[in-house]
Amino acid sequence: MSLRSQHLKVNYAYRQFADEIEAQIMQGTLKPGERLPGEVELAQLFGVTRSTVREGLRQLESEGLVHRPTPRRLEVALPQTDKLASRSSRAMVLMNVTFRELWQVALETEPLAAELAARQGPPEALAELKDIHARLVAAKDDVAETTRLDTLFHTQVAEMSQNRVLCLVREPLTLLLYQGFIQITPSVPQAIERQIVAHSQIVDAIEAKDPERARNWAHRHIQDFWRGIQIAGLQDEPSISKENRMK
Amino acid sequence: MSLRSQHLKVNYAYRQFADEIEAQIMQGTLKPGERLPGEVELAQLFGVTRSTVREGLRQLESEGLVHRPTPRRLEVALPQTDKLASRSSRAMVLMNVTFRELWQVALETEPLAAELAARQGPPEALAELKDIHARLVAAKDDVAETTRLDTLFHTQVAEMSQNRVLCLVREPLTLLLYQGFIQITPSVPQAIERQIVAHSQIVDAIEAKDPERARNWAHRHIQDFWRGIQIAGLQDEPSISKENRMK
DNA sequence: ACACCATTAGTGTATGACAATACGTCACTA
DNA sequence: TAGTGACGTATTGTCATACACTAATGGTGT
Repeated sequence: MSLRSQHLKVNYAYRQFADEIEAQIMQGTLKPGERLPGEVELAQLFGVTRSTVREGLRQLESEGLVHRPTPRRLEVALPQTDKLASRSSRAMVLMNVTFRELWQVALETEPLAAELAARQGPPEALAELKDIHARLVAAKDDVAETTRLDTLFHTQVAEMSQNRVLCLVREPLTLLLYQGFIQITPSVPQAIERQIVAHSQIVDAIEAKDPERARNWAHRHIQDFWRGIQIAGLQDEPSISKENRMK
Repeated sequence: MSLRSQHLKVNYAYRQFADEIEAQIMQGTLKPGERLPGEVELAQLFGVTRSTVREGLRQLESEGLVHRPTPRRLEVALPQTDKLASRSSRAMVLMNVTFRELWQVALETEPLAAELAARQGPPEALAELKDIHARLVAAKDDVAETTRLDTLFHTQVAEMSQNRVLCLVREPLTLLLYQGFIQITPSVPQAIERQIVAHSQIVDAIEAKDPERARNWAHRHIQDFWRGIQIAGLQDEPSISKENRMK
């Protein structure tokens, strides 16, 4: 038989409340930054208890639709990129995605980011990119710091692309991928050197507003990364091993 | 002065509770599918009230880390792709991302998906893809249904890629992008025709296990989509207008 | 005008209660 | 024996109420 079925869910009060607020946000009735009434007032507005309101608020909160800048102030919020990214990363970790999967996608996103950054990156952002690069060069010996700055470098490039979708999409992925750098450097000590060269080229290309060169170098850079992963034998390893998760 | 500061957040009990559960899940102590105790038991285990536990659970729930298959059963869960996707889509809508931004990224992801699908797509999935395509051809006159099946088609291709990162990454994006199809068909009636041709070619290429051809046609297909967007003058329009959101 | 203090309001948490209902058990029937 | 039905129980969703703590408010004195 091919009977489709699913538990029909009763509409719980806290869910209805959350849905209503969400709808009003999506529809524009409530605008980001706007202040919401206190819990008691919300409770009587919707004709439920404060506990119920609170459960709904907790959900909206962790969905990033509302937040409390200060404990007493509750306002409508724009979901933050980093929040969403860490959410996705977590999912990827739980799914045990492999370096291969991460890399295949990064091989498309990173060159695109570089290309767009070269095409339309704002000058102020370029300065910051250079700064990050300089710090990366300086941190040569500290692998952890190098990794952090590497991730930051690519994020900065992505932001220069002025494409928010791209930023949103690649962030969780790279959080995990570049983490792998720590694991490959022991086997591939020259990786740091090559990384610096590639980054320099990317910076140059962006400064010269040469999209094609930027794209090519980014592509080469990521491809190079793959070689590192291969040498370290991590291709089909889950991106984060149990031990690392422990931290 | 450049003193950085932020309200240091007290560790609220419900948050500590949620964090603890989350940590145990990430660390593998709690495995997906495993059953959790009831609320009362959790409450006394953690030495807090049931209300507190419930608030924490609401958060974990909307983060996709736990869920209730039936109202009485609470278990550890794997975050679901579609949940995450709709979360991201929502964020994109709120950010008013433009079709240009969506398209630029899709132009990278969709060809990759097609290529990988051709390279390593499992045969059963191919059958389903063909089925979707057939239904799409049949639905020629129903624009809404066409749009739905179009999205589904691309999702299926992505799933055939066997790359979960790619699936996760492209889903939210395409949810919005292909939605645009509804808006462009009035201006570009021949779009449906061209779409069917492209899809056929993609199916063929996948069946023939010809990655390059699959990639090329996917690329052409998305590029074609852009022409439609241009003709409809939507390039820099937010992907979903206020009116559409209303629904 | 400014610093200080008291008042107030709102949040986080706790206690306790109750209706609705999913689940397990057990007897009953075919 | 397997399936059905009834029943008791445990658990959830919701409610009401209370209290400590603290951020915001406003007034007071200098």
